[in-house]
Amino acid sequence: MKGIRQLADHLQISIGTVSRALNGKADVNPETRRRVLEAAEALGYVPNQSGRALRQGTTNTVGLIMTQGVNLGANNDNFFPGVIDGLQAVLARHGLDLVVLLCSSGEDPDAYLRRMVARRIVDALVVTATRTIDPRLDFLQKAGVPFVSLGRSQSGAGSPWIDLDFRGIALHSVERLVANGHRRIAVAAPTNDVHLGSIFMQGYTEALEAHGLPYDPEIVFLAETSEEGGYDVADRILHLENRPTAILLIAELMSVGLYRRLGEAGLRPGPDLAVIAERESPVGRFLLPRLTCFRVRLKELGVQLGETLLSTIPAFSPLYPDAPRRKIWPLELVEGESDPPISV
Amino acid sequence: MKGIRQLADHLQISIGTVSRALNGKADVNPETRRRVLEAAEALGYVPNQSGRALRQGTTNTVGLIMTQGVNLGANNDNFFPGVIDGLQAVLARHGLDLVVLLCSSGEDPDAYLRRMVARRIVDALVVTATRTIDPRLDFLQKAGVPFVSLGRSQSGAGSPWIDLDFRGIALHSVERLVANGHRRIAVAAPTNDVHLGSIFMQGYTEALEAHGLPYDPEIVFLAETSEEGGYDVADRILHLENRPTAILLIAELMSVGLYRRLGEAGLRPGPDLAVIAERESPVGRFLLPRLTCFRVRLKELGVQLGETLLSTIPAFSPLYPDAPRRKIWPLELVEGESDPPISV
DNA sequence: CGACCCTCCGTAAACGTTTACGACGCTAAT
DNA sequence: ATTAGCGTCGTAAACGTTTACGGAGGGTCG
Repeated sequence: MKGIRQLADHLQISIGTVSRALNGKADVNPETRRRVLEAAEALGYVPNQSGRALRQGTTNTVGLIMTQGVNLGANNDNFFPGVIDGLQAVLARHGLDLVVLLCSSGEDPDAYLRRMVARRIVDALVVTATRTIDPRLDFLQKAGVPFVSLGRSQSGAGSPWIDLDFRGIALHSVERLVANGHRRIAVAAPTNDVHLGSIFMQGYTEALEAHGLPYDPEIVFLAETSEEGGYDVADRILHLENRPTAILLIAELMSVGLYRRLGEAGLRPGPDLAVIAERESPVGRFLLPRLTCFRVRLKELGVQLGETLLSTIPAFSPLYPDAPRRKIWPLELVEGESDPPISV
Repeated sequence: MKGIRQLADHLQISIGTVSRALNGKADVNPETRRRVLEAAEALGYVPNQSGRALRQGTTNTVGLIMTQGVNLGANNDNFFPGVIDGLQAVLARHGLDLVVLLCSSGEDPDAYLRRMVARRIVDALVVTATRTIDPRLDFLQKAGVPFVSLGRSQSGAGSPWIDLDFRGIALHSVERLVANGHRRIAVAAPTNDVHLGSIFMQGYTEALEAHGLPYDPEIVFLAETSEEGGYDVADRILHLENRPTAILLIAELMSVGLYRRLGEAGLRPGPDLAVIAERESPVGRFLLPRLTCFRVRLKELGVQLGETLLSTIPAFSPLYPDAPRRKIWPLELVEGESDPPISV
């Protein structure tokens, strides 16, 4: 099956009619349409994407852009599969396909994005690993490419985003720990400039203030959001004169390293150092003691991203009149045993 | 910048010359080429991928096709980021871009692949989550789409693949455990039909035979390749009369659940049950005791996949004359403390 | 000096599709 | 009987690029 031409010849009608029949245009006889669809199915005809894209300037493809090695460690856990599942579900409703574009670790994310946009391989983008200052958003705005970013930014003024409520979980975590008697609460946040980090820290300091607790730089740890980073943090805590009784981890992977380091020192996570982490993961669930953490409804988040994205694409926006342009995505507490009341 | 036409007008030369200059054809004056490249850079011109693809029937894009929820749990760890990094490095040499195509959990992988191929959105494919019987490979062969699969299969006779040496690690593991005094060695393999599972089991039984050990179905566990699965396996072991002294896990994520269940029962991984798992992961490295496991050189694997794939594409095959058409990819032992000599 | 070759460039066709436009046959209204 | 309108369809242009072909100009050689 070469193309629409062969299909038309086989049916003894013109290619124009075949095209209209396949694309659900109004001015085609129902009987003719039936024949066309039938023949297309039988001969296994599928429109050539390049031809279609060239003609109508649209690719029917949206891209999810990721950056190797960033994403708050979210590349390493099962964050994206869930989100993508939800996203695809929405896109599939409109015959849109998703491709994920992975900026390799060696390449500049901004240049990569520009290249992909210029190639016109996608109609719209979901951008992740959003930075506090992120030229990509400004570029997309100027280029007129519809997009939604996962994570807010100072760039791309007015552009749509969905962001995880890291301020909320910081507040909630401190609240919970304080209620359990903790008064010296550490925090570990990332060294890179992913915006979530600063929002998380902001929530943390706000919460301290609300409870009249002092902000002590000694127990604010910059660390990699990985197992290794958690190990380092624990190690630094062990060397402290005045140790915290609890710690907030911005990435649950850190808990694995932290647990290990505590174990090496003969200390028990939980009783000896309360731990709360973002976000729920299979690993955390099977740590001993089970990790107290926050859950993200991943698939629903993907759906939300999809709907917000579609609402910014002219062709689809009427279908999603009340999709929020921006949204802070809530997380749910999952109680474990890693943050028991303080034992004096 | 609309297209090559504007660029040509701006330079006061014909579009043909511009195109030839940009594509590095021979018959163009070096000076002219310089001017063209300069102007293209200055005006931010990038060829429209659709036009190019339509004309030359090629997209300069290769796809990596994955299936949600399969892949031996490899979606959940950082297996693919590493592989993709290597793959992209190879493809980038030839101006090829990579897109990853994720078959959502609700869709039939075979239908998804056919759809993607028909759309002609990619020139070639890397197929993952290969099944023992995998219609996708036969389809790709018939369709004449170059591909390489990660994982061998009974389908796609003669088609190229790279596969992890799961037989080898099973042999090596049993060897090592026997040398440490173990004679009752359990194994946990997946319930789904990813081909690696059966190869792993084959190596396991071979190794038992080689050491004159009996094959006992009671200690051959079918399980999910996840933390949950590992937990289940440990639970089943605890209910056994005649417990094994060691276990091989096909996925290192299982070790997390297994460690937990043992911990709950007051048993120590290692001394009470030796554990060896495939494959190295940051989590395993920070478990206590540190997991003995096997390492895959991910980036190199990606490079290998790329070169083998390119060698099957007519346009590039001369450049990779001695890329292996098939290869069993070696793994390296990473010694931990989870498989100490047996303590009687 | 003519024949030839080489270098460089312009012209135009082709890729597969969508779609604006108009044509045709028919019915209904004037 | 003419016309208007409707439903259906064919025709051809257009999308942006690559590339086969040929032509102009200049140099070389017999």
